[in-house]
Amino acid sequence: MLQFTKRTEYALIALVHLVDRRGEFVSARELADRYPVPPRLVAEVLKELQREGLVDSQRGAAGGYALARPAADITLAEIVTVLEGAPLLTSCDTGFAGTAGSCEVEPTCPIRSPIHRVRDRIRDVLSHVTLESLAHPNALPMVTPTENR
Amino acid sequence: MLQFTKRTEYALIALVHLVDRRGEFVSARELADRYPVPPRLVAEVLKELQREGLVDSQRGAAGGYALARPAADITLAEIVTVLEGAPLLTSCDTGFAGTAGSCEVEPTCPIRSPIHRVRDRIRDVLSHVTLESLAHPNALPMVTPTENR
DNA sequence: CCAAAGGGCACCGATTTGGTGCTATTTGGG
DNA sequence: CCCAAATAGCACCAAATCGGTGCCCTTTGG
Ligand code: SF4
Ligand code: SF4
Repeated sequence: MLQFTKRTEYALIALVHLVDRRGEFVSARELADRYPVPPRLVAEVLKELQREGLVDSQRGAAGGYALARPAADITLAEIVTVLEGAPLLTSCDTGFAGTAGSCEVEPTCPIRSPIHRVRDRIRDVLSHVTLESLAHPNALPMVTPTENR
Repeated sequence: MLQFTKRTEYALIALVHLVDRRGEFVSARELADRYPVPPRLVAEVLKELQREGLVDSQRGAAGGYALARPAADITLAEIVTVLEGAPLLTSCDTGFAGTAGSCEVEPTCPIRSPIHRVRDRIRDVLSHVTLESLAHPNALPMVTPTENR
């Protein structure tokens, strides 16, 4: 459906919030208090981000989550890949590795190659959006590669 | 899930095939014979494309479908919009019209604006891929606006 | 007049998505 | 020393979406 899942959006909200608390450990509860999001779901998403190494976690009373790396080094492409999996646009050939194409059309598919080119372009867009640029949109000019119209 | 639906893929396969038959009316059956796709589904998709004015249809014995406009004037963005709806990336503010944001977070959402910028970039990518460029990938250099890496 | 084709629309099973329940473990502070 | 707060893990469910069919009607060329 060419749309982010709510999980991804919640992750982005949480991660952007973490950018402001550089280094500090922020609890899932604090996030749920600040934004009208389902507390448990945000917690679940943060756990997943921890498992994948995007954030560090500290347990116990004063625990919480913090970015595992500088905000400028974490890309939107990476976040999406962690939460929704790599395959973009088509179900064949994820482009990264594994999950061999289970599509019946693949051998004679006339759009596979061109669509994959489009997919790569979209991945490029997502790869050039960093957490830093999401948190402070006005800071960087966002590279502005497309010069259309 | 940031992935096209099968309906969209079948539409693209069909439309690309229509490009080669410039002007001729091609039946859904012919398409299903040529590619291993569910005949009925392809037919259903073509009907939808007809309703939205992307293809012309002719009924009766020698009937079928043909492109309603030059292949160079039909963009991937348009096709996707017809089959999957306009909203891209987020569920708030489709960016085109209507469907007022039903998201609870919207008033205080910190990622809405930046994400919409990304969404617009992706729409740009899809808007610059024409049916012509999908059918004959080597003909045009595909504009190549992004000059990364 | 009939077979081949499209038009309309409802419907179903499988998958995905959004969200919750429950329990265990860690840990700082009173 | 113990409890409240917090993460870790994992199962589970309801709703939405998606892939695909069934059924019947209308058009039209041979
Ligand atoms: S092979 Fe063609 S139809 Fe099958 S998933 Fe890839 S692009 Fe889509
Ligand atoms: S308001 Fe924020 S959370 Fe809600 S849909 Fe838009 S971007 Fe996503």
